[in-house]
Amino acid sequence: MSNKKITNRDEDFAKWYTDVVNAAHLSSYSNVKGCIILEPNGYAIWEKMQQTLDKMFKASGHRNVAMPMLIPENLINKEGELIKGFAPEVAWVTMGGSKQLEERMCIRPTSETLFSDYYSTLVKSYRDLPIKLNQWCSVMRWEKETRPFLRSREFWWQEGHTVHETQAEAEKETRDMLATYKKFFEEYLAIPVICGRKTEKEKFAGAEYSLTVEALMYNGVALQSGTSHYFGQKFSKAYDIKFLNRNNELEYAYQSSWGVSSRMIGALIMVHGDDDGLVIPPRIAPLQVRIVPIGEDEEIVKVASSCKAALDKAGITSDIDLSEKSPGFKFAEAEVLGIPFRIEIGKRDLDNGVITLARRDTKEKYQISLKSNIASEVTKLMEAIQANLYNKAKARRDKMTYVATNLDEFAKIMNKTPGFVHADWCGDPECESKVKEIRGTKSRCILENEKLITGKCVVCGKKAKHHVLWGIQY
RNA sequence: CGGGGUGUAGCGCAGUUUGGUAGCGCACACGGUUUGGGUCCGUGGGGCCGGGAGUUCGAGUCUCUUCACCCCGACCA
Repeated sequence: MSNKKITNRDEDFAKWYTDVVNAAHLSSYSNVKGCIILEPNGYAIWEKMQQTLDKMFKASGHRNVAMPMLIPENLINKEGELIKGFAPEVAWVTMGGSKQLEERMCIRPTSETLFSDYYSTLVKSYRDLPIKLNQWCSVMRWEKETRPFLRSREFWWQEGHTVHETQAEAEKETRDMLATYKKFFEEYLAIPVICGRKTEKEKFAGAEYSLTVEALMYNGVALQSGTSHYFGQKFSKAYDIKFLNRNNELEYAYQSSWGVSSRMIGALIMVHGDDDGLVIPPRIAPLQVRIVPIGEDEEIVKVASSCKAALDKAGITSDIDLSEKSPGFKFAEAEVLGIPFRIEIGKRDLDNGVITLARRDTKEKYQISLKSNIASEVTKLMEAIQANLYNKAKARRDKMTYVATNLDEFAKIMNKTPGFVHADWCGDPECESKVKEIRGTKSRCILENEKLITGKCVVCGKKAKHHVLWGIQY
């Protein structure tokens, strides 16, 4: 078809990805180097993600705040490891109007410093704790190579920052929020994830340890999709967050932080999308149903409106495509946009007393009687779509998950069809680097609750400490 | 930051070898036609050929320079 805009997914995955982003109008390149325009279609998905997560955060006692976008240099320098980790990729503001600033300020790459500084003024007693705040904002990291949603200089995210009285409580928060992410990915985005702990090499700069949710994309490349960090007292010591504990002793507080970003949109595309475009799981779709009238008969339009009314009443979001395009064009467009569900209404349907339902994931069409409860039929099918997308993604991930017991095996897997590889590791960063020589494969996470496979490091053969999940990453 | 590539209409491209005043497809506008998988026909609008400097009577085309983007490495979330 001359109109076909999307590259075949199996032919050139990278090109397919950008084709989908463009065809579905999710984002557009801007004239600001490395920064994208999050277009209305992309923003709508982001808003739906925000709304869903925000509800979950609030249900677990978090409140939202807004912090400044600029961080004075001396403030960000207080925690040495953090600034060391981020220094190569921060943007600096040096002028205020036409005047040189006495102290330059960076555009936030993350806000641990601002939160911690704020907390130091807030926390006096154990009675003030815990404090559980979250911020929805954009941050800036001066990336050299950028890709829409996966890596851009400015991106949108949420960052939760909490302060606790005890280590146990802060660690529980770290784990609870990871579990929240897992739930969100699996139940809403229909993306199966694996939870684990980052190695020393891969952890967040400044954290005691970092937990992560890792997803596998269609092409076998892994995507770090969300992280939750335990800080211990690192930041409280750097920023002087002290409180009187229950024994009336001055103690440094315990902290956590956690975040997910607009990168999730990239995951959505690369897990569910197909050769016809985007596929959005119903529970996260800003628009769940598109009604396509075929022809302009008064009767057809009337039935379309009453369908929409029935869906509205059931809380299902829908619209009616009244544009002057041909039906085929409208079908194709609804598919490119990833709308989970389509209702087609034409003369042929009405003559038979039915309407046609078409699902995006399998392309199956169903005819249901005009007299039936349309909203409940649609609901039933949407649940099926949601479940099918998850199951398909999980089956594919499982199929692309391997076990390696030595380096040759490891290389063979990664050079053929990459994916997740389970392999034991001794804990030596040298061995971790050795693995990286295989197509840049990195440790994704340490699987803390998994037994060792062979008990021997996949690289050096010495006694293994950890069962690790490995993969090529975005 | 290293290696390679590409910049021509909103998008995708041809034209560059051999210098002669810019074209195709899609998209867009208008008229008609059509409506169950990207309808068809006609008409039309839109370009300082990425920027700058040079060679030339004349530059999209040649030379120099600069910028941007893409791919592969390196680095990173």
